[in-house]
Amino acid sequence: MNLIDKQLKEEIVKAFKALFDFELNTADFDLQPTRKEFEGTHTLVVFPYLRHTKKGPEQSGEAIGEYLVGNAAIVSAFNVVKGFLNLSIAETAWIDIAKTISMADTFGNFEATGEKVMVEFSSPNTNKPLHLGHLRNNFLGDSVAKILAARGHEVMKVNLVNDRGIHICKSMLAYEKFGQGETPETTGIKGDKLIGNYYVRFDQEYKKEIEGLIHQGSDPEEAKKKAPLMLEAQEMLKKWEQGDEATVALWKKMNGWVFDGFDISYQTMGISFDKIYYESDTYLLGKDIIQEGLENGVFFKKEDNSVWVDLTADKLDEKLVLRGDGTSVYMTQDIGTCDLKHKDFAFNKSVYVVGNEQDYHFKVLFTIMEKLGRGYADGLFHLSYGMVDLPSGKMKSREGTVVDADDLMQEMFDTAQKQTEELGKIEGLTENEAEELFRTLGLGALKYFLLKVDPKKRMLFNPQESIEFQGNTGPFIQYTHARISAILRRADSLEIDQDFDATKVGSLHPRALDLIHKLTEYPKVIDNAAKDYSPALVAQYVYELAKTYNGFYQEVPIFNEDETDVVKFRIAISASVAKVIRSAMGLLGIGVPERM
RNA sequence: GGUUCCAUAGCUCAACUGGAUAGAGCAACUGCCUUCUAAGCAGUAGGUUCCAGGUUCGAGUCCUGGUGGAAUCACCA
Repeated sequence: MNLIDKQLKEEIVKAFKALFDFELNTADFDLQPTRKEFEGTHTLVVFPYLRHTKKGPEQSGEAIGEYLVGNAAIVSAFNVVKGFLNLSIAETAWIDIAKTISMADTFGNFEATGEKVMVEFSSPNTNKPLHLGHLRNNFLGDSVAKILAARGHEVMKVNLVNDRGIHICKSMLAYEKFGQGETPETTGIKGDKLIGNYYVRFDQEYKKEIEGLIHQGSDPEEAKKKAPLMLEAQEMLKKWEQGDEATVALWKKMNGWVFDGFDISYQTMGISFDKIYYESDTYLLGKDIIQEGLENGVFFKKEDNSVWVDLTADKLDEKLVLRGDGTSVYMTQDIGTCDLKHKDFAFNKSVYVVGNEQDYHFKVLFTIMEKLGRGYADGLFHLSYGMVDLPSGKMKSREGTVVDADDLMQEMFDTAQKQTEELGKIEGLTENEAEELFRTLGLGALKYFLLKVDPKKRMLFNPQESIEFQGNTGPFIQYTHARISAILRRADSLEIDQDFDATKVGSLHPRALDLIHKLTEYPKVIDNAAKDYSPALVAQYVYELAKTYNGFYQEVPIFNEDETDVVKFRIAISASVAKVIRSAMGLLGIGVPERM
């Protein structure tokens, strides 16, 4: 909890009790930050309480303000504007808080809640390489997992790999027909890229066949179904399901190449998982649950033997959950996997990081789990994020308008290198250090760019303009950290520690007060970000913190000061800012350099 | 067509969940490097929050109806 807020709210509760004999609860109200055109840092809006105070807004504010200044040590002044009571906190209180934050080595971390949360994200198909959309998914999932862990939950990151199905067979078939035995080794092409090429190749050849058939007089719908390649792909899928040796061997070989390729991409992204599920293992799950649902009336059977759920009462439609021939659909295995996940981890919450085009699917899935009487059903949550659009519109893999994840990251590294060299900032770095720096900056810029936007919203990515390194960006925040690191190195060499005497700090510079105020907000930011599953809140906060620090840095010289406790104090709050920047950026999966 | 989501400065995004005169960055313009990193700081300019009603002390935020856009409505995943 926010250190100042908590104390202040308790004092306000006392004030209501003493002045109006009214029991206010600290959980029932929130303080707002005071707008900067007014004096003070915390604002209580009194309008909602007028029926308890039985006075006008101004008089109520005055009364509470006077009480607080008289009775609460941390409140030094107040003013009332209309129904807004603006409060100023005593400088000594700010300095004490600064001391507390400075001494804490895990500021912002919460105690263990005992709650278990599973976060599923990434979930790639093994028929094509990762693209920009996957990057948003991966960065989001990874960051949300870190935020939930910081909030005190036990977190399990899982990846459900879609490694089977008709789309996989398409690239297998194209490879068999046109591949001539080439491999990642013989071609020098990354495994996932190689397979992706064959997926595209299938589509091209398939289209040719369709056109041919239409030319011969078939109607388009029929041509799509009758095209020999499609029939062959379906035949291959059957063989795979029957465990045909050659088919399974080919599948294993090609998926192996893809996984090797993915491993490289994940490593570049800095992303890992606690557990990986493969659909080839889970695609048969769920059938027994369908049976269970039939028995207790959740599902019903139609004449053709197919199994359905009727959700019209829940404002959803009827939905198929098992085909007439007894084979699974997407929903079948998701029902089964849902149960499997709970058996494996016994989560209180299970988060699915999946794009918003599947909103309907998850509504249906969660409703079904509820109807099946799964006790954990209310802990299921679809983190539905918006698509990433290009200036040209939506990304289409078949039209070649996708932004490849590996290429994009490499471009970011190159841009970082160019910028750094232009600014002449690689002096004194070894080649390895420089290389690492480019990666930290490039990846930081990219992650920050994708995470600073509210996950729910669709966003625009303009590769033309590349990604900025100035303003509200990852490198801006990293730069602030590097600057503070320089100060800490100097303090170290001058042998000045951070153990200031709070009574000797004297009066606070407004910039220092702003900075401490900002620092105190960090725990609340983590709490909100965890509640909303929103890394954007952390991104925005850490930007504001860096900006606030840069203002302080510009106006307040750290070392040019006679009183050593003042110097120590300035170093201490600088160090606290660096600590929070490192921590917050860490929650976004972004590293911070010591120099740049 | 049904359902769901979205619309805020020229552009990309915020707005603490109903609070004060709607804020940042980019782009444009003006200043600041012999003192701790100028990837920075300070400032100027930029708005009928898509439109019309409603709810109340107060609406970008909630409700209704429009307009424009997106997703989804498969025995695909």
